[in-house]
Amino acid sequence: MSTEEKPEPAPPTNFIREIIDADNLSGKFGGRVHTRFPPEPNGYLHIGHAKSICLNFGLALKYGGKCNLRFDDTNPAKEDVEYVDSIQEDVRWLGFQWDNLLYASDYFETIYQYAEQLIEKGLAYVDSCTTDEIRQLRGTLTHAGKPSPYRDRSAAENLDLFRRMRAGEFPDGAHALRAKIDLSHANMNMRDPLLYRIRHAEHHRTGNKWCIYPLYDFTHGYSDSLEGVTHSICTLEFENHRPLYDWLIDVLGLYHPQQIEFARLNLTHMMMSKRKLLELVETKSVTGWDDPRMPTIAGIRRRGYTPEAMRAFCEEIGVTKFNSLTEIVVLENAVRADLNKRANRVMAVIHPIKIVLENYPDDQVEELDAINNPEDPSAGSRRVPFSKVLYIERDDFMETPPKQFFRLSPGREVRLRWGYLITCQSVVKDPATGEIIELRCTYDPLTRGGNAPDGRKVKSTIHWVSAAHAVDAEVRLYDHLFSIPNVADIPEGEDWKNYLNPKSLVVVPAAKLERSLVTAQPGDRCQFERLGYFCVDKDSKSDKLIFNRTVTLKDEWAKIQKKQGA
RNA sequence: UGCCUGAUGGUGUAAUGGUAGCACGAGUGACUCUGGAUCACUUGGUCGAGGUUCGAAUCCUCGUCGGGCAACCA
Repeated sequence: MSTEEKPEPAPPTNFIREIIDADNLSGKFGGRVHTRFPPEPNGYLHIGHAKSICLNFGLALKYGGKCNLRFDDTNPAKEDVEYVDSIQEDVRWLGFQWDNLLYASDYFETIYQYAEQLIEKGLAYVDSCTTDEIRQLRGTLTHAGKPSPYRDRSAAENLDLFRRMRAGEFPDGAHALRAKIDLSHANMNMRDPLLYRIRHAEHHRTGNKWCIYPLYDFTHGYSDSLEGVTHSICTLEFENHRPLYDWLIDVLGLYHPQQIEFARLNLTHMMMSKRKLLELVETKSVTGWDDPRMPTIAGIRRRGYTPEAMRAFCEEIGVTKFNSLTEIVVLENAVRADLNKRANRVMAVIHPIKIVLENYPDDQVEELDAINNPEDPSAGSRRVPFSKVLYIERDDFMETPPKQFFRLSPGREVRLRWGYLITCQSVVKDPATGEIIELRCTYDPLTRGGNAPDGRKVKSTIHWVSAAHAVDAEVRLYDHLFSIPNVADIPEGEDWKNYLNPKSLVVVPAAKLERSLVTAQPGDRCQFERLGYFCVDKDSKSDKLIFNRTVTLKDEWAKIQKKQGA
């Protein structure tokens, strides 16, 4: 240790770790840390869930504790095994392994017994009001509720009714079990909350064994308690439920986990509502749950994001109780940072324009050395074919360039990456439309590899592909799903789908790729030099390659253009 | 009109009564065979008003503003 060394940066912390540290110090849970990730299998997981997953599993890892994956499957009407499967895949993909794979439905019998105990203690009753009546009697935010006419049934009558509910004697909605707490409680959740409802529905795990199902509040805390969870971490909207969570556990004298709430993730140009995501899928606004524009984990995986980048992102954004809106560039930056280190560079021309090297021998082909990843010497190098007719990016040429544009233009010399220095001699246009269809250039034979023996410099290096050797591929250019930053700003009553970005997907049917890409396999990631990071789509075939743009590279020129336009 | 909860640069997040720091963004420059990467520097903040204290982002009081809550959803 030298005195010159900078002081160690403080380890990143958050209020939940502080609570755990304090609990460990006081011995509240005997030094144990046990968390759980409790998704309802009613949709695909999204980036917001990734935050929760990283938090819960990360805490267990950090403290040498445990983390369960528990499906909160108490509503058979909305749930499905498709979701159960996708959720497990997503958690694994993120790099986490649960200690126990559990289902709230595993506890249905135990929880049912708890309900009977509550009835026997006079703390729960069967209400035979309709949904409307219950709503009426519950009162409002500012006015106390009134007791149901069935509130004072005897324990024996309640027990009899409840058992007959379970036995299937009643149709849906005929009765419901309610906790007997306080109809004038300031917290609406404490105004005799419903505990069980009758649902003659087949459950994806328990089949037709049950026709009554417990509600979230009645199930969740008991599940935590049964599993020995220490810190039950959930999002802010459950804050008002904590008194009920505590009450239900305490009246039965059960082991009491601590519920802690944190703010869910919001991202600009994104939307995290499961319901609306489902709507996008059902209205075919996107191709499915794993459409690369979706904020789902399946979507961003298909888009080419890495689990490492996702975990780094979740670490980066922190955990608080503040309702925040994180800029999407933070996410994009995380994947750039990761891929910059590991993605091999290749050359691909997305919007090609043909150039002909007038002084290059007609049938000559050279194999030029190209480094695969300047950030990683161990990635080695490859050979790329060079010939008389090439494609370059249309944007890399301007006939009348503005001051700050230093790519190709008439009379100007630029470097072809790993190739030669070339100079544009003339422009060939379609006489009918005036459109530029070809550039006539000359190359300097002395500059093979990209350096001039006389030491002269060029301002720009551009990418290219040999026309004769090019591989065609479909390239899907993705952009933000929403055109506005804050989806929450959309006025109530207005159709939020009007704010979808019409250019969130631009398909380029025939981009020109360098030869080495013919063998690209689904899932492969690479950087198209100067354009961005791309990955091979799962639908890609050897005779029809498909690439997804994960994220563009930072683009200084685009920034300059934007400034000039403004 | 009730209850719960929150407020630190443009954004996100540290500080636990003792120099307001970090990351991203933005700006400037260096370097560069990717207008990438990297490096350096700069910019800019404690919601308001009182109070306690030698000292307050932090504690107290009163405001202001934001979020959540009235499914037999989770």
